[in-house]
Amino acid sequence: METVVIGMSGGVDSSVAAYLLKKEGYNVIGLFMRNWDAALNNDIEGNPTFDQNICPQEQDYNDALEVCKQLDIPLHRVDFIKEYWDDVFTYFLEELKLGRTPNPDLMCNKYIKFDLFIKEAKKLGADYIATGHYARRVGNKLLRGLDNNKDQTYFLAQVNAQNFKNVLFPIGELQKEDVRKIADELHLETAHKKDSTGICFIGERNYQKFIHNYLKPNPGDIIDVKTKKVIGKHNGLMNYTIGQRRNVGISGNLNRHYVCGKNVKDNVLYVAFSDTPEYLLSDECIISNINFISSVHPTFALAKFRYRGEDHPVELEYIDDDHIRVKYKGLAKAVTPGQACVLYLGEECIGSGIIDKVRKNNEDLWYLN
RNA sequence: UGCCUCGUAGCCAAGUGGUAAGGCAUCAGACUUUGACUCUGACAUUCCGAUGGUUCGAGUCCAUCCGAGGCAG
Repeated sequence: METVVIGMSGGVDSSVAAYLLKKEGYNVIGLFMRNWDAALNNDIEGNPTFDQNICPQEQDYNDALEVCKQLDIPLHRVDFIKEYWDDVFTYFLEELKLGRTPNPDLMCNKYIKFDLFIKEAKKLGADYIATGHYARRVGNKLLRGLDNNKDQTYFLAQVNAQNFKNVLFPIGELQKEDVRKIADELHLETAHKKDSTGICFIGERNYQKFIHNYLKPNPGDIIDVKTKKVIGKHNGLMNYTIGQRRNVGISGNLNRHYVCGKNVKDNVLYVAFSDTPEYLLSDECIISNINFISSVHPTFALAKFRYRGEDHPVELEYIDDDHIRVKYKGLAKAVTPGQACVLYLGEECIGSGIIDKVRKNNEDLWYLN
């Protein structure tokens, strides 16, 4: 009998995934990861549950334990707190200091879930590992989850191709509502548990307060990108992302305003009003940290610049080993340095890069770093 | 000092005698394994700078005062 070690998060997706594997006849072993310790990591300001007796992760563990009991599978537990800090969170903070918008969850998958976790699973005798991601493996290909609304390949696109070997995504063929239905029929503890959001393993936070635990705010001017006039004060560039509207803190205007750029050197935040939307648009970007999951390196593909963003038809120009020029003739809104540009060929996720430069009309946007 | 204009919620701003539009911001919720974006809802009913007055009725008219700005000097 083949052994599968499945990452149990304490949510409904991994619960149902574990059940499906069991039903298929695998020897299923659960493995719960703990990667964030609020006290150890000084996660105090903006943490809604810091003072409570039972923290959300402990609750998640208890839920995972209960589900495993219901499914009659063992549950192991492993801590990657130091590794998460070193490989994911440090990267996250360094990117923020550069004025970029990192996506820690891609790094979490790259370094933790699909690396350290695999090594740990092998110690437990795993022939395969599995997770509750909405994604599919067909042959050597990584395909989008069949539920278009829940597809999570975006978060998997920085994982090394070889690390997908022997990986199973049991719920990748299912719709979310079917997953809920299965859990409900089995009376699983997690059947009606709300989907988790927020940074993976850290959870929902007041973002600004959370960041202020680690980075000192450095206030500066907010400038109207069109008139170049100072129209307000920002409280630290790391608190803003491109395309952001809320929590910018300027008022009294006829139109909505959006963050369209920043300059770390001058500590300036640029804002565009909705009557000049062109400042949010670009027609190409340069990506680096290239990771190909597929062996195919096409000239034309689809690109997703943000999780749950739309697919943009793009043309790829391979500059060198680690840089690709991504040209999108249709113009894209709020393409943001630090975010992942994930490439698809139809249903197949072929790889990704991290957005470095954003350009329009063959020039870098002057107001974007 | 004389004349003129203006003073409406955190900000901007409609309203010119009949019982307080709208926008921005903010807050709450939905959506969401990244900070969004988007959507939904709430948001001046002791009140329209203050105090008096005219009127059946005033943010809207009158008087005085306070405050902001402009022109004249």
